Amino acid sequence: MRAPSLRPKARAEGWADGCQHGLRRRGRLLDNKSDWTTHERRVHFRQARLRAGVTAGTNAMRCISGEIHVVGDELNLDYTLIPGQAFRWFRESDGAWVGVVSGTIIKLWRENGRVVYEARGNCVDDEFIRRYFRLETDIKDVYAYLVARDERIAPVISRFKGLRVLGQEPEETLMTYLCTTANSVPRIVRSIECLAIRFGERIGEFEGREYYSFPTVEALSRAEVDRLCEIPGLCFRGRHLKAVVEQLIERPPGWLHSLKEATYEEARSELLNIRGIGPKIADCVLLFSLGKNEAFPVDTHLWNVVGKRYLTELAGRRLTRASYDYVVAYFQRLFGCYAGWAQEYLFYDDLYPNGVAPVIDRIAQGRNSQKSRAKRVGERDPAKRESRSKVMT
DNA sequence: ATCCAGGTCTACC
DNA sequence: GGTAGACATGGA
Repeated sequence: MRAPSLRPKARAEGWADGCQHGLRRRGRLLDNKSDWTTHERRVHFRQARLRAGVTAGTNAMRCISGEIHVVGDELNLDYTLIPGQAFRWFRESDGAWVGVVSGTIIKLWRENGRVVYEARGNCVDDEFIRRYFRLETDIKDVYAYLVARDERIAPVISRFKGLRVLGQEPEETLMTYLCTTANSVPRIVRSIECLAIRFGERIGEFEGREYYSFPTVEALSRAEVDRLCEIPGLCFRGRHLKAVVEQLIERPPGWLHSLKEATYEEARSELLNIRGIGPKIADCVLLFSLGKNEAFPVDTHLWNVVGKRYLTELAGRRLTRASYDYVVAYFQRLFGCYAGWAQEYLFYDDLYPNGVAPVIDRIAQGRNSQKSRAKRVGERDPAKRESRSKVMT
């Protein structure tokens, strides 16, 4: 049986950055992966993983690839990776997604009932991808659970079928959502990208673009608050970010991760003890990175939906702490232990009312915006300034 | 010109 | 406990 070929682009580019390992069949070198059988590809991927484990510390980016069987409706990459939950993915013109997760550049796409991925950087394997997309959760069970509780959610689910709640890195999720305060999605994307360029680590170049890891809590706690506030699109949010990372750094290492083991109520209470984290950001961290499916973030979009479709008596009212708590309690009663998944569908329905995920080239947008800002205020392009300073140090 | 964007904190009633 | 205003900026 012949292996289904990889997409032409991936095939043409082969294995860059020290990952060029051909495969021999009866002594003949087969360097074109489309010539490999499924078994040969599996063997190659396994060997690539082993190589990755022993090449740590070399300059070459480690390179892993693999594939996971996922039936169609269980995962829609376009809905799941469009800015809204995570903000560091961008979609290529051929439909593949490229993003940075845990300091690793990951490219993935759907192909014949599978998710195929390539990763450059730290070790990433099938299990890592499964955890990120939380594939242990059967989305059909979630749909059945939610629709049985309130069938008004059914048409919303059908518009965004395959949208999954992700399992992201808690620290990155917290810092990211601190940047979303009273901000618009395109500007959030830009500010996150710029934050990574200024305070993250350069991972390397992949298919013509530079990639940077999301900054660590330590890196941000060392940053001057003024430098944070001057990130395009960050502004006053930089002060919240700085205040929160200073409180995080005082806690034991792994403190945020450890909240995964706590109950929803305990974890939420712990987060709310940090000055700068309010109920909305706490609920986002709980839902998108701590696996608390009942967490129900209420933002301006959700508040719109609430007034229009669920609690019409609240239409036109202002969102206060009291009404926030009231709405959360209402939806947790309505949608039970998967309230957060319902929230995500309702949120997308308001943010992307056509049921279509728009194509946004985030990195190009970010670079353009930085250049245009630099031009306006007579500065050097921040991305260039950063790359220069890195060269000099 | 005016409003608003994945909020939170503070000062005041 | 409830609410208005401040915080910055740029796109619609």
